Amino acid sequence: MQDSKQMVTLKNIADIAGVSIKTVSRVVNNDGEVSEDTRRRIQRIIDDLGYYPNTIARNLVNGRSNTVGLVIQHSANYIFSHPFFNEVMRGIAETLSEHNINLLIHLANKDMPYSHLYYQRLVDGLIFMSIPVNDPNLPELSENNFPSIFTCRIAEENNPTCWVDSDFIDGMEQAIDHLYSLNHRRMALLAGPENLISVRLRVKGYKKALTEKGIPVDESLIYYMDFSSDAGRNLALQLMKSPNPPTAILCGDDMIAIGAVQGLSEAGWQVPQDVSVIGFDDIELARFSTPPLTSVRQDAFLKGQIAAKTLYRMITKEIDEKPFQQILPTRLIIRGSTAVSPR
Amino acid sequence: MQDSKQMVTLKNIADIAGVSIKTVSRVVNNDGEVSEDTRRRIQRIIDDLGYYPNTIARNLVNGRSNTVGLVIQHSANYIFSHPFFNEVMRGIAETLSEHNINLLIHLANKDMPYSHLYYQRLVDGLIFMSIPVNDPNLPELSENNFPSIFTCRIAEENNPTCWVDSDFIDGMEQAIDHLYSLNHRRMALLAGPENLISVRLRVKGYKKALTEKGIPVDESLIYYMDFSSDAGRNLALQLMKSPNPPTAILCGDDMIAIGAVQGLSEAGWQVPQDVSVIGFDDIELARFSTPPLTSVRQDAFLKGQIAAKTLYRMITKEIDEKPFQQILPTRLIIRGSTAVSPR
DNA sequence: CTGAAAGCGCTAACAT
DNA sequence: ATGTTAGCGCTTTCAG
Repeated sequence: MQDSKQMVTLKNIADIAGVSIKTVSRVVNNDGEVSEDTRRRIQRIIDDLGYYPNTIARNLVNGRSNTVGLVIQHSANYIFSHPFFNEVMRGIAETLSEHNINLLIHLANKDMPYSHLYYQRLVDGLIFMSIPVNDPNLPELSENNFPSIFTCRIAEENNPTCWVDSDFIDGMEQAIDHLYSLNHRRMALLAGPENLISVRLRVKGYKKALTEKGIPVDESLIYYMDFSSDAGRNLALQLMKSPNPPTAILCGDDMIAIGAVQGLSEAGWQVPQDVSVIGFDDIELARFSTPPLTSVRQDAFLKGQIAAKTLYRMITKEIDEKPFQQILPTRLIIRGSTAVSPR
Repeated sequence: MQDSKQMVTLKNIADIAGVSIKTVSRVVNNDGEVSEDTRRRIQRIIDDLGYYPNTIARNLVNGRSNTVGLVIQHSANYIFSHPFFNEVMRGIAETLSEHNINLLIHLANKDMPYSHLYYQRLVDGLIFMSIPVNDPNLPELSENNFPSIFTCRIAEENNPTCWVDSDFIDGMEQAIDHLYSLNHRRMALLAGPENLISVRLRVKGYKKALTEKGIPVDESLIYYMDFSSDAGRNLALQLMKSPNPPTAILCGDDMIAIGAVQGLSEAGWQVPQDVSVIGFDDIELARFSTPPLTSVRQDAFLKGQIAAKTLYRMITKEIDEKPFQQILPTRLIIRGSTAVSPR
């Protein structure tokens, strides 16, 4: 920085133009009346010298940073590796970019907890992507009335945070409706990590749909596990080796489903002839797996978009109704991994 | 912001403690001698009031922002959707986080060209992820001696920019060695977009390896195209329908390869019995496609790490040898999409 | 229409 | 060991 071309300041321009700083400021910001003559003259000097306002100085005065922070749990490397979250990020990045708001990525860690981002006035608002339930920093946020929004619910019931999230319950019901219409009656669920609200909601939807159809819930068919293909593979095989195997396996995400399909195929089961498998998210990979995966689609990009747009409006005070909470529809995409029940 | 708890400043602390601003500053920054007594007293007030230094003000004085910008071509949505680039981003984000440097994502667009980021002193350095050759803003960077680095080469031959990139030539040679040892003699190349240096290097490696093996280069076997599965599917089929089809198809990335495999399978060709297919990048999807894809692995995470680490050192003046240029090794991962040539 | 002065919160000399 | 002063580059009253 120190080495690069010396910064041009308002004062430089003012001196050369023989006017006051304020007049230059007026033409830069297109604010206040300036005679057409001086405006043109000053604009020329600005162009010649390649003047750009120093945003840092501006921010200091305005008390705003024009930046939004995206907080990601450091431990959650998988966010960057997971196509679903990448789509959310893209939605956020593109939306903010349209408003000329900067996006600051912050991997939460001990040294530098995310609360510093706003105490230090580095950001005007925060988007949270993967924060554990009961994060100790969370209460401060609402107390301080700091603009912030989550791309996932952090509690099952009422709480004052703002969030956008998908309709997991309905998604699960759609999946089960589909399987039911294919005569499946014994359906297992490889749900995902138990400590995620979204996983609990999937389970809730699963139970609700079964109950509505008069199918008793068999807890031994519900498994909690990582969102990983390995876990999917192992548990799918375990299920099929049990005395009374299911005819269909619902999965909490597509990675689990793909692992399950692969494991089953290798062990000699045919998908979907012997077992049907349904994924969740509908990531790109779903289309390309063999057979193409039936999956419940979440609109990840939209989720990011809405989070960013809402936060923007909170920052600019367009809306104030805390808590803003929105549920996005999910939709079953039927492909080749589901078929009529073999039994 | 305006609504949130009023900011606590150095002056507030100083007033309460009955000392000067500078003394408070000393204890905050752990710099200069302060009597143990006053230090403790001041620290208490700091803790009680929840004081945090205003980074913006600090940055204004220091002329540094503690932030690095990551510039992404706006048109290149596919960067966010492409698992390969996401890994690069993760490498960057984690490395900067370790140094407590902020990462600012910037989607380049007309309204706000990336050059503003440094003219406005918003960032201390820039990482470029996907910038077209001949970008008009590029020359300014080197002229101004602004710390910056690319995660890809932007010119085939000598130029003064800093970059980290993979060894595409060697990767291609490994792929061809492998195919050659399986008796393939007629190998096509679905290269990728012609305007990318990395694609040109792949072609170069392809030609070099063939030539070294005494196989004449047949230009009609080289295709340029998008990095997309659809393009892969279409061109693979076109190749196989030609009078003298290849026995193997090399692909510029895994998406092309996966599209090719899928298209071929649907048209009744067996991979690898009838045709071998090799991808490039070795994204996660490669392992999960059917058959598992043989692919040339690039270490995306490492690429991001090195870019970030190097930029950090440039910013802190640890290194000055411009241009820093590093080539990362690639490695062929052999899986099930390659086999002995049918002819 | 234009300008002077004050101050955003902090750091860096240079006192004391 | 502590305080004073002068900015960083900009915006914002308030005056001309």
